[in-house]
Amino acid sequence: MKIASWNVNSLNVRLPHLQQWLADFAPDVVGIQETKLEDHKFPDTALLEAGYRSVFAGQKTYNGVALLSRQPAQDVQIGIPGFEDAQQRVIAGTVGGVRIINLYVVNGQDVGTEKYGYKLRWLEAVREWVRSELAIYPKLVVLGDFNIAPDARDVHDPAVWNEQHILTSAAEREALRALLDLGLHDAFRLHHQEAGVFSWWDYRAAGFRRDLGLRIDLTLVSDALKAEAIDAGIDREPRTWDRPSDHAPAWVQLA
DNA sequence: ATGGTGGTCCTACCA
Repeated sequence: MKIASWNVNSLNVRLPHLQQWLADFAPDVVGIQETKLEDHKFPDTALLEAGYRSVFAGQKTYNGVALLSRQPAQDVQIGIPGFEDAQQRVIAGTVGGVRIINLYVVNGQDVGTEKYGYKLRWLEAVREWVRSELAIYPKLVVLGDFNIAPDARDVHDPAVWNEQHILTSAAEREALRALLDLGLHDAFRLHHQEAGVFSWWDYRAAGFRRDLGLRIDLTLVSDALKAEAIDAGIDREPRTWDRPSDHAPAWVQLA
């Protein structure tokens, strides 16, 4: 089973890319972030024609998440239970006996800002929810745009992307570590140790052309799935297409 | 290091 995560940065603009990539890559499940679409505008019919069922939680202009799957998702959950949030950043469902939690983690703007505080509170709420989900669903995948680069190998310039910088700050990395400590594994690092494999390149300053990227799109697998996670990676191909998302899809293959 | 680009919506805000 191939499970993927892709921040499309507007599904309205990127639907042709998504359709092409679904045909090329043929994932079984995809978590989508930044759809930026209200639910009545979600292209579920077009995706069904591509062979995928959709569940989604969107809003106007910002955020918005969806879960696409060849088989219908069961027990769909929108939002973090018990955590009031006006922003649509979470959708979960069960496909083929695997619980999949799709996250669009708060960006956080800059260290110390109000949005940064929201990011850390949000991550804490996610962690406590994932703790309870793991107790119910040992076979769990947490994927999405984490807006956190796990370590120095995951940034093009560790001197710039340091412990004071957004996406790499100490508190953000500690929040990711606390999530992993529940019994999750960064699937990419189970199989690849090299530095310089990125999933996001800033549109600004010709980031992709110069390969000034970060790896912030992750697929985490639970202890019970660790042996089944036979490979993971990032598909840079759609980032080379005309008018691309700033993110490339991250994926994990389960045996 | 700064500023640069892109999406939404049309004026800034977010990333």
